Amino acid sequence: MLKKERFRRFIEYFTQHYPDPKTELHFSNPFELLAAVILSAQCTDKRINQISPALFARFPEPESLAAASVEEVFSYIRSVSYPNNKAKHLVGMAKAVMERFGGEIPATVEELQTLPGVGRKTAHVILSVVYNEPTMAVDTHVFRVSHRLGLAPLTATTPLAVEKALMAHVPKQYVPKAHHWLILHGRYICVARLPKCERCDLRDFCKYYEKNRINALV
DNA sequence: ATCCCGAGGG
DNA sequence: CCCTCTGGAT
Repeated sequence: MLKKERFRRFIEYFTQHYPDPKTELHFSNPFELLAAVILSAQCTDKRINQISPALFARFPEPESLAAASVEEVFSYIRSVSYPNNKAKHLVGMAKAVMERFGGEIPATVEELQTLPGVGRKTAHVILSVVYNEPTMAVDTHVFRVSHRLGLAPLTATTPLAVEKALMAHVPKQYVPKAHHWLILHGRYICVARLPKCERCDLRDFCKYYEKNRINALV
């Protein structure tokens, strides 16, 4: 199947079944989303949503978080992965936002990536979710599912290479949606271990299914 | 044992 | 490129 046809099938299927996909992280403003995404690294959204209400109640904006001690922030996030690093990142992010951006979350990839704890993936999530900009954040799900469905070549061995492959073929108006589609599919159907191919409607053109159809049917 | 919407540092 | 961080669910 031609690559163009793969993307067409991918977009057609999800447009029909998930017309308005959204992040599962709970937030009510860009600051909360940024904090939640920083915390979400190597951690489930469900866990982040369990601890974020208390965190956001105590630190409702960058100003209070910037003034907080790393130890106090740690006490709110101790149950997420890498709490030491993330507590430092959150306080450092808030201080940088106060000192360099007047308390407002910046709106460009370059500026976002200067914030502690914010890499390319996190920056793109903010731009995509808050501003609906056509940027493709490549996380573990996007990376894995893109390869399996043949949306990115196996020679794309880095997140940046997968990002470029996707951006080359996903129409701009679908980029923010495609990001969430790949995550939802990766989280619930196309999981890392023993993907649920019997529940996947895209298996007829899936490279992973084609190669592993015996195991996948067990 | 493996994975979860990674980033920073060497 | 590699390694570290290192909680919780399955």
